[in-house]
Amino acid sequence: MEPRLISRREGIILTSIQIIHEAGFQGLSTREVAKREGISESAIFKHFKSKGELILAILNHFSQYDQAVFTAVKARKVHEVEAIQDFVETFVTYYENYPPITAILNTYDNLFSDKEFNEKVKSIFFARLNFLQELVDRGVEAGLISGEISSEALADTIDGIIRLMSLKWRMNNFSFSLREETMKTVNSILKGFTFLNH
Amino acid sequence: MEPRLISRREGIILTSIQIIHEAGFQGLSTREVAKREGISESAIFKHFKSKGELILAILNHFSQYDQAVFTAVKARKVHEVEAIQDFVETFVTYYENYPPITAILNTYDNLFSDKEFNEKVKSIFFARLNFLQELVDRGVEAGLISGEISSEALADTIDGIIRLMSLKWRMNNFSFSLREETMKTVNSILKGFTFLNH
Amino acid sequence: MEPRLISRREGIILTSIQIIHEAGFQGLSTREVAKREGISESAIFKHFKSKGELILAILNHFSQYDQAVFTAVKARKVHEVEAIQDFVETFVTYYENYPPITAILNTYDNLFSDKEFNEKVKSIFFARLNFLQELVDRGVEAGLISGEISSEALADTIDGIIRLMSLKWRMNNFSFSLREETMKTVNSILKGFTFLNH
Amino acid sequence: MEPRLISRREGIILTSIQIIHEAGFQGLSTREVAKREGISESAIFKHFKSKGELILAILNHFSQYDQAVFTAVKARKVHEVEAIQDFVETFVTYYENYPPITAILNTYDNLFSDKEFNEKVKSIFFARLNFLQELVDRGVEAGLISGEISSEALADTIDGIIRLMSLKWRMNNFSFSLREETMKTVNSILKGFTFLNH
DNA sequence: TATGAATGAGGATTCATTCAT
DNA sequence: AATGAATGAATCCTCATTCAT
Repeated sequence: MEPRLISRREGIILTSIQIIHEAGFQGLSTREVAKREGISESAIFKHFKSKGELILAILNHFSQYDQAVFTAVKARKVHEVEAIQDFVETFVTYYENYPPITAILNTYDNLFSDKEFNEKVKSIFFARLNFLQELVDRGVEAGLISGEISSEALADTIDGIIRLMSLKWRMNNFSFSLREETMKTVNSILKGFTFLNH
Repeated sequence: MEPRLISRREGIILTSIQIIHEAGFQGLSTREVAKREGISESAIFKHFKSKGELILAILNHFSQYDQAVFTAVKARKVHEVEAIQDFVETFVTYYENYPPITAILNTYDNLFSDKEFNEKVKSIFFARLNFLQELVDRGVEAGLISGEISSEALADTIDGIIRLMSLKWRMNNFSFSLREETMKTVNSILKGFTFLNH
Repeated sequence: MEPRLISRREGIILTSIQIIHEAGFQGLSTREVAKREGISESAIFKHFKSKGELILAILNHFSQYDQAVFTAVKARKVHEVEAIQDFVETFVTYYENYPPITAILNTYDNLFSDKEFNEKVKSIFFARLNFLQELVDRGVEAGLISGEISSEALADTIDGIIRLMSLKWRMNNFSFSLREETMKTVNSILKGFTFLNH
Repeated sequence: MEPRLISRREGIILTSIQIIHEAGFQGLSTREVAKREGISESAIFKHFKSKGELILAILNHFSQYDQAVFTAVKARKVHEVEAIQDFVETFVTYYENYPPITAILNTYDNLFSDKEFNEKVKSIFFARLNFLQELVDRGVEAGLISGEISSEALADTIDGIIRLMSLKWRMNNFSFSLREETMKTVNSILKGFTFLNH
């Protein structure tokens, strides 16, 4: 019996993400997960009480580094504009190295309409958005970011770019560098609203 | 027998959009459509060969005005920046007056992973994006928009804002004015990259 | 309005036979008939009370010439062995000129298991068999056919050959001459049990 | 929980044959199978991927002994004419002891028109026919069977008799001895074309 | 942990048929 | 004669889940 590098539970989660990536959220069935994991369907229920719990676990997996990223970005002693760039770059780099995960980012609405995942999705969505806004607010206070645009608007814009770019990336079959293109666009926007010599 | 204002076919499409709006894309079943429309399930198949055809019809409904909007925006004799604003405002006004339709906008990824809808979704997505970019390009040529940002980046940013705002709107239970908030954000961005006295 | 050569009723029957020929008995649906006839499904029910009646009409069409053939074969002033050959040749010539009709011949069992067609199928089946046996009996009486084999056995054998050959013909994609091959086989058998100089 | 004598899979196959026997091929539905087997419809799909696979399994069941019979008939050290009689007797004895199986023999055409079963049916049909012809050929070579009739014709005749008799048996409600009647007819034919003292 | 066998509810779709026009 | 719109029952099949082993 060879030891597994990741636990069965973890394996099921990763397999599920892969399935959503390939076949969409409706393609995720216990049958398909079992087949790909090489276990029986009933085995899945030893690791997750229900499919809903599995989905919740997927969402947790998806957002598992969020708090750490928030903390790290804040901790690094750079000015606020660089912090925003850091934040964006961290995510798109992660996505670029793990394309299937962008399927989750783009399936928010589907999950949102289900009461069971409602809260979770909302909290992930707004945590990121709020953190971004917080960074912008500090930048404004520090006099680095223009007051011409509200912090909410700029945060929405940046988050919108990340989401748009990852959707476009998926639609283009991952044929460009998500990181480079997203950073280029975000930096262009930032340049328009900051007082820095880049 | 009172005459119907809209055809059964149209009714099924609108009902379907309503269901996707409320229950997500996976909530759309012929059974549910039939129940809400007050007809039998088999009746649906007299109007649509298959569920896939119904979904295609939904996508066509969703994008039915796109070409007309593109043409109208171009036709109106305003400068390019106003044209962009027009474009954005047309869509968000439509969305604000018909919230369920935003469910379709946010279900792209789900539809995209199905071969049957693949192309259609892609074409709608890129038609809008390309039109926006075209407007930006003209604005740059006309000397109204700064060359500091690439036309692609600005188009992506604006489309990203529209998409982000409509998702946020959905997550906030439609409790703010989509039109106002989106226009405010888009205008802030435009102000940063145009040479106009607003 | 161009006049039709055959009546709608007749057209529906012929179309149905064609469908059974191509898609098997289970392929026969009112939908398919309507599509091929270029009429609505409901129109079919103006010509036939029910699908069962249509099937009965198909069986009647299939056996419409039987009595006439029996009479004609008897009427012709030839000896009994030639009469048997006549009988067989008449049918296989008809089949060869109208391959789809063999689908009906081969679908007996399917129809037989339905109470509605039970009797009809049985009567067609036994009428042919009994007529053949009658011919054989006469041949024996006339001293043309050997008493070494019972009339029933010879009739069964000949009918068996017709049925086997038409099934084989279908399975071989109608790629040989049903008439020639069947006559050759039947004649070989007859030669073994008759006292004639062929 | 009492142990079952036959597996569920086998049970489903036998039940299916019984249904085809009673209600014809179109009477075979997963619903009816489930009802008779005393299980749920979905349970069927744990044993067979699809209804088509079940039908294929039925055909395999129907022809499961064919190769063994061919081998056994050849192995038995009897002369070729007896081998033919052996062959025929083996099948009709099997049919007589298990009447429902004749429903499958008589449903060839129906199955043949479906691409999925096309080949299987053809291969069963021609394997039997070819084996018979092979036996006849040897009989001719051994000088036991007359060259007056071609081996193909005699094989077709004998197979035709088997098929005709089993259809007649079905139509007569199994009210005569299939084995006896068939053997009588086949033997009569053989007598006409062999040089043996029976 | 795992499985195999099972299930009830629901999935899309096809069926023959009806009825008002 | 014909249609268009509809239907209820049945079609095959998938779903997440349970339970005894």
